[in-house]
Order: sequence, then C-alpha cells, then structure tokens
Amino acid sequence: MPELPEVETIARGLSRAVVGKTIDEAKVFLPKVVLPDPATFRAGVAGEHICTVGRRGKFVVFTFASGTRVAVHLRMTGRLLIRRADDNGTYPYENVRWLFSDGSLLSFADIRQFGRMRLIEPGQPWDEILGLEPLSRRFTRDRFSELLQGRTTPIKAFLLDQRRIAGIGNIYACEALWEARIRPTRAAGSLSRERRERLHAALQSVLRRAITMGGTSVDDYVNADGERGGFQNELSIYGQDGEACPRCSAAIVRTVIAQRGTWWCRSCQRS
DNA sequence: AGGCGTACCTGAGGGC
DNA sequence: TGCCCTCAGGTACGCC
Repeated sequence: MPELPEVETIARGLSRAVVGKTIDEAKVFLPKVVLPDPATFRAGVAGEHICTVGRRGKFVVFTFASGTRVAVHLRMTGRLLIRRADDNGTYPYENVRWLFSDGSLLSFADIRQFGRMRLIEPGQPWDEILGLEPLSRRFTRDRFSELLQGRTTPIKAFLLDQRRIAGIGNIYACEALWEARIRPTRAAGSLSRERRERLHAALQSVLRRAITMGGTSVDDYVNADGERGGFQNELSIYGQDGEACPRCSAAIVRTVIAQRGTWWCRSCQRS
C-alpha cells in the first residue's frame, strides 16, 4: 500500500528517469482510470515535455512545460513502472501507457483498478482538500497540537485523515503510535502535550527512516524500477500480531479501529 | 460539521 | 482437489 515514503521513492525514481522526456502518445486500456475522461486525457498529455516529477500526500505529480499536470493516486495496488525502449512485452494489469519520443515507456498498472490518473489544467486547483505535509517546515509541533485540539476521533483515525495531514496510511500510523507509546483508540484531542510532542517526533522519524530504506513492501509495492523497498524488515509493530513487542516483550495484538487492522502493544501503548 | 458505514475491485487464504 | 466465501485496504460519497 503506497503511503508517503513509497510514493516519495517512486517519484524520485521517476524524476531521475523521465524528466526531460516528451510524451508522444498515451494509450488508455481501462477508460475509467483516467480523469476527467480518456479523450481529454490523451489530448492533454500528447506532445508534452516533462519538467518535474514530485509528490503531494500520496499523489505522484508530473508537471509539464505547458503548466498542465498529471496527479496519480496508486491506492492499494497501483504501480508506475519505467520500461526500456526494447521492452515491448505485455504487462499484467497495465491500464495506461505513455510512449516517449525516445522509444521508452511508462506503464501505470493496477490489479484492483482503484488507482487514478488525473489531468489538471494549468492553474486549476486540485489539492485543496489535502492537509499538511508531515515532513514540511510548516508541520511544527505547535501546528500539530492545534490540529488535534478538540477532536474526539481516535488518534489512529485522525492520522489516516488526509484532510488534516497528507500521506500517512495504515503502516506508518501504527508504527508512529507504537514509537510514541500511545494507545491508538485514544481520542485525538485528549493527548497530553508531552504525548503530542512524542507523536510529532515519531511521525517525522518513521517517515524519514522509511524513505531512506526505499519504502515498505509488505504486499504489492515496488518502486518505479520494479524493486521492493527495505523498511518491511524494520517494522516494529505493523503486521506483527502474536510476536513480542520489541520494547517490552508483551504480545502484540491486532484490533480494528476506523475499519482498519491496527497492531499495537496493550502493555506499553497504554494511554 | 464531523463521524460513520459502504462501494469500489481482485487475489489470497480458510473452511468444508 | 476444488469451490465458495470472506477479507484486505484508501478514498469518495451518502447519511445522520
């Protein structure tokens, strides 16, 4: 499931590989995955020159010379894969393909068909509903504390809400709460100042460490070169039910919070 | 307004 | 062995 570190890794790989290339043509094999519609999408990217590839929340964002952008959300199983000019085989679950003028390709593949590629006209706002970038300078301890203020939702659900903070998903929410020793069911606004500060630091720490390792591959995730990440070997709590807590050795449990599997330690994430 | 439940999908895995 | 059922999950959307 690509979250911030995985999307950042993909965007960096794409930046190295496709910036400076020109898109000759887009082929759309599954019409519903391109927005606003296939004809507009194909016309909007044809002939475009790629200037930058970046990330906003869990979106990969391509910016073209004209100012037009394409924002890609991979949801759970989406992949953006760089393919060499001599790679002319069919790719499983390939929904969209960009053909570059140098003969190389970019494939958007997605088993579950949830991922989307959205064409954005120059100047058109698209990310207003997304919250703060947790690794940005604006995400201060005080700003985080303000966001939590008065919220009754469980802290785990709060962390997953992209309108507040953008980019955190199930894996890093579980890991950060464990690192900060906070019970995931705790009402967000009821956290003490000390715990808010611990959680703020834990979020930044776990996201940075995961980026360094190229993201977490527990399931389908691979980067733009088709390689798995390394942070799955560093996970303390996510997916570890029945294992011993690395901090206190109590058994890790799995419960459901906000309709999501949640792994935590009842012993050292007590409040 | 905020919080909650459900639809969207397919593959994996458990039960019989 | 093989079929059927359930579950997994990020987000949009509808409802209360």
